[in-house]
Order: sequence, then C-alpha cells, then structure tokens
Amino acid sequence: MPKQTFFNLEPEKRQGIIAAAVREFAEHPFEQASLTKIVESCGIAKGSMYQYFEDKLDLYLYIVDLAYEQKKAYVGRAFSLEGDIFAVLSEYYRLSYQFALDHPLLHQVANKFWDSRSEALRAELEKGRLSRSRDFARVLAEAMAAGKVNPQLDPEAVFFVYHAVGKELIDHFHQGCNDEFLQQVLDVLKYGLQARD
Amino acid sequence: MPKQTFFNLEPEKRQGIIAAAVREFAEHPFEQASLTKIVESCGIAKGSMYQYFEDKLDLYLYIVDLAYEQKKAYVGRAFSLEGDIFAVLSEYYRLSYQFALDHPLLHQVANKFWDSRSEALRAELEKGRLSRSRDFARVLAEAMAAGKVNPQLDPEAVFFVYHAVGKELIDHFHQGCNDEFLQQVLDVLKYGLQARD
DNA sequence: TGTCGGTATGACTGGGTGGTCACATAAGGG
DNA sequence: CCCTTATGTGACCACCCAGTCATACCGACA
Repeated sequence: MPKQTFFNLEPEKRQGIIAAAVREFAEHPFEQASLTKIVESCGIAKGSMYQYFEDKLDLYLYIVDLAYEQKKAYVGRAFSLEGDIFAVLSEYYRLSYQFALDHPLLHQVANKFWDSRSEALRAELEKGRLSRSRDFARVLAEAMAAGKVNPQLDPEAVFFVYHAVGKELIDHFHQGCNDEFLQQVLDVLKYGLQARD
Repeated sequence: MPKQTFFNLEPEKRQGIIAAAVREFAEHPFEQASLTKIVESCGIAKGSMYQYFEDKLDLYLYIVDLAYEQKKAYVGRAFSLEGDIFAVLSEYYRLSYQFALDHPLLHQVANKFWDSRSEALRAELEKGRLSRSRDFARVLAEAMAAGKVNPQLDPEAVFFVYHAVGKELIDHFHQGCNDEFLQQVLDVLKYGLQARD
C-alpha cells in the first residue's frame, strides 16, 4: 500500500506518477519493468518514489489493483443479465473487449499480471482468481438448477474452460477481435464439439 | 543456430551445456534467464559460450527447439488414432501430461516459451502455433466431413478454444492433474454447456 | 527570526547483465 | 622444431538496476 505521503500529493502530480507507472507496467512484466524509467518518465526523483511507496512491488500491486478496479467497474454490468447465463457470458466478453479498446494500457497491465511467474506475486494471483470465480460459480449454479445447463458437466471443469478461453481471448484482443469471431468461440463452448442428434 | 564448434564438442560436454541451459530456461523466461549462471552451472568459461552460440537468443532458440522436438516425438502418437477425433484429443492431452511428468524441465521450457512477450520471439511464436494447428485442422476437417462434429461451428473458433484450453491445462500440470479432471474438461468441450434435449 | 516536521533530491552503493578480447593452450603438418 | 588453425579462458567493459542517505528545501507556527 502506498504511504500517506502519496495521497497528500496534489492530484495532478499523483496522476502523473500513476500514468507513468501504468505505461511502464503495460509494456513490461513486473520483473522487467524499470522503476528508473518510471521516475524519469514522470520527472520526479528516484528518492521521491520511496517517499510514496515501500518498494517496486508496492507500486506494482497498487497499479494492478487500480487497473482491476477499473475493469471490474466496466465489466460488472454483464452480471445484471441474471437468468440467461449465455447472455451473461456473451456480454461479459464483449465488455472485456470494449474495455481493452477504451483503456488499452490498463488492459495490458491487468493482462500481463496473469503471466507473472514471480513467487512474490503467486499469492496475489490466486486471490484474484478466486474472487473472479465466485460470480461465475453463482451464475453457473443458478443456470444448472434451472436446467439450462448440461447437468452431467463438472462445474469446476466448466469454470476452468471458460477461464482458459477468456484469458486467451483477452490475450488476443490486441490483434483485433470482431464480435462475430467472439460469438463463434462462445458457440463452441455453448454447443460443444460433438454433433447433436 | 549453434556454430560448428558446438557440434565438434565431446558429446558429454555438449550434454552438460544443454542440461545447464535447460535448467535455467525452465526456471526463467528468456529475458530473465542469465547466461552467466548457465556457464557457472556447467563449469565453462563465458567466452566459450560465444564459441558455440551467436548470442543468448541463439542458445535459447536452440534449447526451445530441442524441448519441442522431444515433446512432439512423445505426443505425436495421439494422431495415430485416426477416425475418432475425441479419442485423439483425449490421448493428446493425456500424453502431454505424461510428458510433463517424465520431463518436467523440458516441459517448463516449452511452456514458458509461450508467454515470452519479447519482440525478438514473436515470429518464432507464430511459426510454432501454425505448425501445431495443421495436424489439428486436418483431424477436425475429417471429423466434420464424417458428420461426427457439430457442423455449425467455425473450425477456426474450435481451434482457438482447444488451443486456449490446452495451454491452460499444460500450465496447470505442475499442480497435478488427474485423468478424471482432464476427462471432465474434455467433456465440457465435447458436449457444450447448453443442456441437450 | 528560528526551528521543526514533512517532503524533494540525485549522487552513490553494491550487484547484476550480455558480450568482448588479448592471451593461453592444444593438436596437427611440414 | 615451428607455424597454423581451432579452442578455451576470465578479466574486463559499458550498461542497467533497486534501493539508500545526507542534504536541501519549504511552509507553518512561535
């Protein structure tokens, strides 16, 4: 967590620091991101950074959190379509894509976070995965109870699959991804590979 | 490509270098892997490394290639089960898992390769993806022609989904992954989320 | 005016990196 | 025995890094 000093800053300066950090962490994973470049890019002294944050990791986690909060606010509406799980999923990924278009840097920060292999970040990673699985698990359980979802499937396996595909979709957002392709991918998940009678 | 000098080495020494490099690249992505540590770990001089390889990238690509060749040899049998695409897929992932158990370091090298974000590796990444999509596309086309596969699906989307899930499965091999869970994940893909009549 | 807490600073430390190069060694062929 | 060619070597170079610290600045209050 940032120190109090950081929050005492004039908002303008604070935003400048945040913006510079977002730029750097959007381009490089934690280990390769350079604090030196961040302070140069926003024109403050190296030492000042240590008045605001404990260390590089502290800054990083603050920025990742920020990116995630923004994304959650953006994407959360999808879950308001209660009842129709397929509409929820479609809207969820559509909004994720919109977010990536509107906030490419925040998108990249959040995205790069997931392939951090650093031990220091493992705990945070797991926490994030769990918190996101909760909403999904709830919607899935409801849909199963309502008989809308294939009852022979293992809910955990379903989450695993959607998580994997979601990650890959998000990874490929930067290459462009029209609504049609998105819909086709979701259809694969919805109808399954095997031909129906 | 390694220089001729590398292939002139006594096999024992050559294997020592390979083993050390595999250890390092299994633990760290390309950018964070340390040539210095590799030469220390196999007891040769830094300068010698540059008699064998052009640079760090040259060594890395050689090692990745090696890991992939081994994996292909191990996993390729799956495609001999022509005709039943679901058997092929099941066997493919089962063998991938076996490979990860038998050769954990090679597995990690191959695996880490996919989340390299370095520009220098982009071209290689794309090449690998294409070469692996070919076998899959062939089996899929056959199964579609035979009416075993849902004809309304977009083959490209199908490949996308299987690639994504495969990557995530492989990522999670190190946490253990029993046959049963694997089967359940494949069932999700096979039967689809929507309840059948 | 003095002084005191909070803040800003950037030179510096100690450690790491990939890559180089002048030199050493060894093996053959004349 | 020398000369050439192929290898081996590790000190060294230039660069980058996170993090520290003595010093300076600044506004407020006395």
